[in-house]
Amino acid sequence: MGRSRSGYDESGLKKGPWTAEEDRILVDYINKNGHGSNWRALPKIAGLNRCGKSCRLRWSNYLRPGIKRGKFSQEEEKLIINLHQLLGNKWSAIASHLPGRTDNEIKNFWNTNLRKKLLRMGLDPVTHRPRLDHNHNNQLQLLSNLQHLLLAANILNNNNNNNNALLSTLLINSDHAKLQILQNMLQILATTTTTNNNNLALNLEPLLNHQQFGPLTSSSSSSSVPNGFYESLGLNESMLQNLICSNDSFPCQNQPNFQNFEAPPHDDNQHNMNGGSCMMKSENVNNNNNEKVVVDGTNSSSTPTTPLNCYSLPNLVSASSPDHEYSNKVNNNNNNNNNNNNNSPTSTNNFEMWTDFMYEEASDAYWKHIIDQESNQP
DNA sequence: AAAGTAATCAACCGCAGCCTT
DNA sequence: CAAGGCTGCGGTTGATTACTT
Repeated sequence: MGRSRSGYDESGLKKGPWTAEEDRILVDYINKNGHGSNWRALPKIAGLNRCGKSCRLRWSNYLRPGIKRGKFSQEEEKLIINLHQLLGNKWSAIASHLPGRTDNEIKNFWNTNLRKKLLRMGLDPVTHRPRLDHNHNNQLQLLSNLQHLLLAANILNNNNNNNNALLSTLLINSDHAKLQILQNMLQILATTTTTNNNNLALNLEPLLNHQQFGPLTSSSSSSSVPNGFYESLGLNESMLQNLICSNDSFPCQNQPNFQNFEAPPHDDNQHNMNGGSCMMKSENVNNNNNEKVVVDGTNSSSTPTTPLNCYSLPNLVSASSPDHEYSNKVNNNNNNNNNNNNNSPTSTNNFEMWTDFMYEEASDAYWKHIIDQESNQP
């Protein structure tokens, strides 16, 4: 603090906001003589008690002809976002694509509007990818629901019921992401509890490959779970649906056969992890001069439908596999993914998001911490 | 209407890189 | 090649304005 905003600096040069008279002097001088390449000398010659730097800034950000002022249009907004995704905080480079807009104006607009907008959308304004903390919150919500699921599984186990039937039904109707979370939790439970929980450490992979189960509903005739079964465990339909579908980061795949599944069109207002990434890449933007701007590094001449692999996830981890196996799988998948870069850029983005998240947060310690947090809540 | 708070944006600061000597 | 000056850029500040309580 303490920097004086108006008045004079130590050498007697004026600082702070420019007066109309100062503007007039500067404009008159430059109109007659140009600013040349020596801003330092300009104010003395022009009769301004300002430093050259201040004159240059005033001219380039405010007085220069052709400067467009006022609200940014939707097109400009989109262009700035896409260019920022491509260029980062290179405000002058971004400004060069928006005729009449200054880097300072764009920077201000970004910091006061667009940055917040991206944050509201759950996107990191730096990377334009879904925020980790945002995902983290979703995961915590998911895990909160998982508590109920684990309780149910435990009851089933104690009652010597057909727990596979329940788990199968649940698992078939969820996606690999949630299953991975569940599997990690089960793995931890199996290794951290001394009670008879061995059966909890299920290897779920065979169940995942089993795609004959019906939709998740206790009353479904195709379900292997009898009517009222979930309810008897204190699990209602919405709770289960919440568990499986509440995280809008992942599409709910109720269809056992999703070979031809296509992602739904994305809603800009949707706080959707995948949606954000898929949405951003296909935007093809033209600026006011009809200048084509490549903003996504991909061939934007066509707009293909997003295939299911937009949501592709790594292979499952065996419940008995140690951490290094998991890491290898993640790394292998990363490698495979890199090889497929040209074919499926959207898949790449989502895959990276996923592996980033899992790689950083899938350690046993992480899950133990989460479980502890959950169990300590009143 | 007044006070408090948030948003906006012009302007400043400091640094990096280029240019000149 | 080194040193100093200049410019451009990005980050930050704080005065002003708008909005809310």
